[in-house]
Amino acid sequence: MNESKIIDVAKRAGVSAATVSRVLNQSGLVKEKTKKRVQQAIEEMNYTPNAMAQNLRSRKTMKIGVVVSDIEVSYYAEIIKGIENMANSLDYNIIICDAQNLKTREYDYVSLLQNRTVDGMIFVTPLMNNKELIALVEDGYSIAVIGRFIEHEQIPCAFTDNVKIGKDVVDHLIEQGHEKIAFLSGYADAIDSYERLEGYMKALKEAGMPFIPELIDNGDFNESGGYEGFLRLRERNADLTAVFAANDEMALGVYKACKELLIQVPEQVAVVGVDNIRITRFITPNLSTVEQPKYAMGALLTEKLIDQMNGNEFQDKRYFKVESKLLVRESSLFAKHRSAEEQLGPG
Amino acid sequence: MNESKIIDVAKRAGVSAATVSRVLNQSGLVKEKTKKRVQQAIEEMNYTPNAMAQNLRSRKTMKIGVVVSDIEVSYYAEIIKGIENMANSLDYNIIICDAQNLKTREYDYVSLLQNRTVDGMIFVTPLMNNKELIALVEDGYSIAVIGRFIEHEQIPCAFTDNVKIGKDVVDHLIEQGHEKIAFLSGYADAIDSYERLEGYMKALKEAGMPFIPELIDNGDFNESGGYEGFLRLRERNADLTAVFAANDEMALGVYKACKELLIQVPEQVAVVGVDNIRITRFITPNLSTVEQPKYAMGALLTEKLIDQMNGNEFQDKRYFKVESKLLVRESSLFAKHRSAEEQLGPG
DNA sequence: GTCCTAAATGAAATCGATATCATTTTTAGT
DNA sequence: ACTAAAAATGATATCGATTTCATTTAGGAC
Repeated sequence: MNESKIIDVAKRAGVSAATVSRVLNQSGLVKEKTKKRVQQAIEEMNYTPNAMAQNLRSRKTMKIGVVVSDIEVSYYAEIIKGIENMANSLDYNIIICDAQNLKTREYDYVSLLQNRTVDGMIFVTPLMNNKELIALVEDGYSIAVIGRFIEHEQIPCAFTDNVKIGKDVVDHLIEQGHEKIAFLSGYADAIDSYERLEGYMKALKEAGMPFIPELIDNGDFNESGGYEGFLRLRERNADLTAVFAANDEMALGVYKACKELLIQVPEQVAVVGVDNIRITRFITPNLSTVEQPKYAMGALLTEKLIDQMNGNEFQDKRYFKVESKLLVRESSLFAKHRSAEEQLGPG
Repeated sequence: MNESKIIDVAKRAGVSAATVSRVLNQSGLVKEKTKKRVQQAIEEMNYTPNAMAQNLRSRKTMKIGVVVSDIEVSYYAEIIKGIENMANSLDYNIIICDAQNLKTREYDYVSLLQNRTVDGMIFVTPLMNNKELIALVEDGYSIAVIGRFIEHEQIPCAFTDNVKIGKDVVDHLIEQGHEKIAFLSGYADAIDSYERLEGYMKALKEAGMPFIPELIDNGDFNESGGYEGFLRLRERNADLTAVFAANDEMALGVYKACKELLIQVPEQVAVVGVDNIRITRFITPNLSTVEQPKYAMGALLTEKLIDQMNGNEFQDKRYFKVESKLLVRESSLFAKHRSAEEQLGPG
């Protein structure tokens, strides 16, 4: 155990604590000979500075909280990887806050900001709304948001062009000859859902196809929501031939419902999701989906947040619209052609 | 922002900092009237105690580090959920340390123990070996280990009976009529692998079947390791009809290899994994696997670790052999009978 | 050797909360 | 009303590292 403190090291080296600190932090001037002595004492005592004391003194914890709505969803896992790697490389650690799909838990975690356990927080969740997030910065805390655009000068955010995602998916489905295309939104009030719906409508309009409200329903971004949502959609529209789910988790729910109803995917109903979670490449038929640069968003926003925390102005800009890419796989192709890209699993 | 400190609250309430502290912690006696005044001041100033100062003073951080070898693997995600829920309920937060399959990163994270950023650490990884873990406790740190047995009085650990897992799986495969059953181990030196191999051999012996060394190979617990391992096995044993992979990730790699080699699962080669990760229920054919009480292990060990950190003796015992359960699904059943349990995805 | 400046070092305050110990106030008993 | 005991409160040291400011030492010029 590292029980020795700076003063112990100082005594052993025959200097004051201040000098040891100078050696540790390479601040101030220290004679080469003294430095050697101190370094040797540190070595011999196996001394490591106490981070809590440093935190208190510096008023920094070098920790970032990361709030995700469900850590089990691999979509988040990859973002987290991006966050953690960037954070670590800038000497920060991350505290993962798994809200387990409960908004109340997200509120609980905000206390980590308030009691200064973390220097800043990254929100990767559809639960907490914009107003609540803005209230946090107005209160003086540093935060960043991944997955949506948020209108506030001090909040760095990264998000994809959701309208484009909706448009791309529906364009593709129309091209495949579908005429009754359902849209399964996430939370009705989630911006992602709303914008993807916008893209959906835009695609229909450009194709000169009618917008049928009955073809719209919403889930909760989870598998069960997708399952139930599809059952409702199907009940109202026995003739639907394609479903655009606002994320892959819900698409999995659609698969489950189809299996139960003995509906063939994609022969009878085509399915497209969003996020490109890992399962999509393993499930049969492979799920068509939309890839977003998850890792990159995580890394980028972490950098921005740390910039922000250190009081630096945003050098270029504070928000980032990232590129998304439609991945056409088996679930939306009647003829089962496959390119290498769409084979089972990566190497 | 919460900029006010205890002394500011004290001034506003017309008392000393000590009294405010007493109100906050319900320690010591405070007159009801004073208490009200202090509480009002706290309310008005929106005061929250600074956790860093509390940490320094109490020599506790109320944080637990959780080292996992790869956060993206859902096997770990569920354990983490168990850990986090138990930790939160005991007022601890967790710092997730994703080693990203690099042993060096695990070493890096040990510094969080040394610099007292965390009070204790839970290791859920096959990378760090027993000797290294024991060295940590010998150094005075509190740790717990999930996924293996470790012989040290002060290390709580949870693990499954790996011999039984191996036995159960191979018994099942033998019962299905297989005679050339390959075993794809994880890291050759990982205890899990070794014990599962033991179970494998035990099953063969009891069935009066020969042990053929060529049928053993090892991967790295990852998909790619499973893929490559199977290719080697197959090369040596063109007649193998079943593969027991030491975990599901590797089984996924076996699937990939089979797909490429146009080998039918389970008709030509049966596959069984271990862990029951989420994908197993979505992939076709559903993967037979072994369920372990992941969430429960996480929660239990967290409780034990916190006990240990607080200097309490282990009330019952320090190590826990948990029950595992073989889940027979499509990948190891030639005739595709299915029970409800084995259908696609849970509700 | 003396003096002056620059380099090297140390003493002490600080970060913010808490616990100990001392002091003041209240209560109860006579 | 007086005293003893109990209750309430405050002053202060502490946790461990850092930083400012003061002081000492070293180095160079003369």
